[in-house]
Amino acid sequence: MSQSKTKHEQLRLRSFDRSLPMSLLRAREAVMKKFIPSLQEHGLSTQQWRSIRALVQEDGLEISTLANRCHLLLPSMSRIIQNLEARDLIKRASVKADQRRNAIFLTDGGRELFKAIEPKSAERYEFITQQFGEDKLDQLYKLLQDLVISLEED
Amino acid sequence: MSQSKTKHEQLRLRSFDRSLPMSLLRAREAVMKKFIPSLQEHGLSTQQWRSIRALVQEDGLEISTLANRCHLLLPSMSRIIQNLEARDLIKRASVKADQRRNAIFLTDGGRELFKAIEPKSAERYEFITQQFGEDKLDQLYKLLQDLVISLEED
DNA sequence: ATATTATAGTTAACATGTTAAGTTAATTGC
DNA sequence: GCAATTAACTTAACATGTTAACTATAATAT
Repeated sequence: MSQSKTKHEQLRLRSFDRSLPMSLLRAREAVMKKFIPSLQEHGLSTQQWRSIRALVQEDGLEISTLANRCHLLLPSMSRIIQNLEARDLIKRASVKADQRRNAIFLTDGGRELFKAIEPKSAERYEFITQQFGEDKLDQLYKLLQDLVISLEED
Repeated sequence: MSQSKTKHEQLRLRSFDRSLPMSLLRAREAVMKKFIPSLQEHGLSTQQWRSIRALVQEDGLEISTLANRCHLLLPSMSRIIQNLEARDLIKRASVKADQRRNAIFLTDGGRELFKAIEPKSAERYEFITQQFGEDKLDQLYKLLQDLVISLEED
C-alpha cells in the first residue's frame, strides 16, 4: 500500500495502468461497489435491477427488447428472467400472435421492491453527481459514447 | 436498429442510458471486442494476457502482487495461474523463506506467445489512439481515474 | 513455548459475459 | 403446400467478478 517505489518502477506501473479495458473495469467496479449496497441488501445485481427499472418504465416487454434496453446479451437476460421469475418479481405471458415470444410483466411484489429501492438509488446517483461534478459526468458520458462509436465504425 | 422512435421514447431511452455501470461496461466491451481478436486466436482472455504482460515486465512475482498489478482479485488470479500453468505458459516455484508464497515465472512457451501477440496488440492500441484521438484518450483516462478517486473517498 | 492472529493462497457458490449449439415456432421461396 | 431459412429463446460450456469459507504457514503476544 505505502511501499516506496523507485522512479523506474513508477514508470513501469504507469505504463501498465494505461489499459483501457482495465481502467473501464475499475471505474465500473468503483461505481458499483460504493453506490449500490442497497441492491445487495435485496439480493439484486445491477443487471437485475436494471431489468426491473426497464419494466417499470414499460411493462410487458419481450425478452429481446429488454435485453437491448438493458444492454445485455440474450443469454444473460434469459437467465435473469428465470431468476426473477423464480423469486416472483416478474411473470411471463406468451404472446398469442407469436408463440416464440414472451411478454414480461412485473408482479406486485416486483413493483413493491422497486418502490423500496428506488429512492436510495436516486439519492446515490445524485451523490455521485455532486461528488464528481455534473460537467465532468457529462464529459465522461460523452467520451464513453464517442469511444464506442469510434470503435464501432471499423 | 433503424426503427423510428417517438420523441417520448427517445427521452425515456436517453434517461435509461444514463447509467454509469452500463456505459462503462459497454465501452469496455466495445474496446475488447474490436481490438483484441488476436488474443482470441490464441485462446487468451484479456486478463490472462495482462497477467503475461505483467510477468514480461517483471518475472517471478508472487500471486498477490500479480493480482494487484493486474487489478484482479486474488481468486481470479488464482484461477488464471492454474489455467496458464496447465497450458505450460507459466510455472510456479514456492518461496523458500515463506512456504505460503509462490513465485510465478514465464516459461519459454509463455515468452514465445507474448512475442507472437505483442506486435499486434501494440498496433491495435495505436489504432485506437489514432481513431479516437490522443487528447480524448488522455481525457478519458483522467476522468476515469478521477471518478475512482472521488468514489473511494467516501 | 503456546495460543492467537494475520497472511497467502485455494476452493466454493452464484451471477454474469461470451460464443456456440439446440429448440420451437414463424416466414420465405419455389 | 412443403422445404429451407430465419427468429426468439434456451442451454451449455468456460472464464471472470465477488464474497465467504477454508487451509496452511508465519508472525505476535502474553
